[in-house]
Amino acid sequence: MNKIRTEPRIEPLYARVRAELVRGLSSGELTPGMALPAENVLAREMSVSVGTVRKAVDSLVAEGVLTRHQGKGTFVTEQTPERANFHFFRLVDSAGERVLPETLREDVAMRPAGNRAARQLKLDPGAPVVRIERVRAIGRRPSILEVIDVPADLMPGLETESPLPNALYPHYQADHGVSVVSTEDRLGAVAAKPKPSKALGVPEGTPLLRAGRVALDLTGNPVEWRRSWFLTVDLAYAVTLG
Amino acid sequence: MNKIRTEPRIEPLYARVRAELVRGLSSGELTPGMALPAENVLAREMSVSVGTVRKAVDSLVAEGVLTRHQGKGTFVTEQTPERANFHFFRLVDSAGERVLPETLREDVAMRPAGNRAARQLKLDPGAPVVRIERVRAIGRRPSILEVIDVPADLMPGLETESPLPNALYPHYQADHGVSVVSTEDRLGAVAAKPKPSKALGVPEGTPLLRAGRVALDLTGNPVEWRRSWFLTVDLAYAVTLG
DNA sequence: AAGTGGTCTAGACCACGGA
DNA sequence: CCGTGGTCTAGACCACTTA
Repeated sequence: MNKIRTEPRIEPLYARVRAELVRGLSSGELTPGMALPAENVLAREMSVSVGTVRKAVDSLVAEGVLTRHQGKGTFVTEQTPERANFHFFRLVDSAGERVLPETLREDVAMRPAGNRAARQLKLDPGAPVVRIERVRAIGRRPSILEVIDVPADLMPGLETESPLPNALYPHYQADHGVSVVSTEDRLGAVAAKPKPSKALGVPEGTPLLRAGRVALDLTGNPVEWRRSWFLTVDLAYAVTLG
Repeated sequence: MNKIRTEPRIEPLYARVRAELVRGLSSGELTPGMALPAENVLAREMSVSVGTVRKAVDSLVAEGVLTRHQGKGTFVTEQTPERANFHFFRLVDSAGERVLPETLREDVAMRPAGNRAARQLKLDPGAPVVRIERVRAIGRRPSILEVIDVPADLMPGLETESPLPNALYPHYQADHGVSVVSTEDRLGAVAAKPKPSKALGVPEGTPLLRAGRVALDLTGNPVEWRRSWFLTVDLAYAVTLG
């Protein structure tokens, strides 16, 4: 079979199929929740075998961008609050059970990006960002302070959308077509400064878990810079490495 | 092709191939660094097609247990200090560069498992464990206190092997045939109590990043319970979710 | 029954590494 | 040169969903 060579390939065929799918995903042709064409249809359209399509789809399924349902089809993964919370915010209580924070206070405003924000978000210093500050609670106890910067150009109108839903990533996706697919965190312990101390209602100097996070979309583009302070009293940040 | 059905399958064939490989890995037939039989050989031996073998091998490669080298073969992944440090201990400095801690002080002794250790390691309370206490430094500054419990039965003689090498997981594998393939961490911030305070040379109450970790082998069996206290001054714990 | 993804096969050729 | 993994094909049947 396939004894005819057309031209030497540099890049595997499935990579080209994958790139084509990624193109559709970032261009908005394929929107969250939508079913992809059947694998044999894609194969015919792109003049490749089904196995090659499967390999391309496999890689996107592994990254969580697509979801297969046997007998039904392959769908663009929808960022549900459940998925966002369990995948990107793995907070557990002392018994190891996952917990969901809820927002207590929120402040949203437009401002120019600071130097650090600009570097993390790959923006020019002074470019407009939307800053979201939230205090979140586990049970009734204020436990998390979040300061979030988002490029204003990426999500126009975000600054007018307060109050924002509890889980931001599904909102980014549903209302602005921005899908977070990976995050990079840096964790450390700090003594509470005045602002986190007031926000969480604990004495200054209280040890807090501090996280700096950059969230990336499918193309590796930074879409959010977030600094969080966690009061890890009846709360822990869970990480699995494999 | 393959029009003859022998008997209904419940479990996919590649899962049986994978299970067979896992058996070889945990039984010691396949040891770290060793080359597997070629894929077509495995396929013939197990009376399956090469594609099926590939699918089984793929999954173990994805888990980091096997490593492919085109033109050379497939090998059982060797836990090098580099790999262990970069994969399971992602510590970075303020510039984001990875850093390697070195051991300053070490204490190794046999003792009965406490209740928490027994639960985490799935042992009977009082079963013998080897406890390793280490103070580790970044640069010249004492930055990490580690208290590690390992089931004594799993690694006989470990208590006599002090001083232990800097990276423990390669040692577990090379000298005791125990391969760590995944870890589960719980992170929080605490105020330094007397012991960590003395070990790290900081005042009591200094905020420390505290990590509790269980390390698991290929079969999900716990092989180590570790509590660490990090002085995150010029040090951060990096996490990538995707 | 028709359509989807899931598994499996047999065999081709390509790219790399080492004798 | 040969053996290894890497890519790709064409087509079969299975398992699940929906109508």
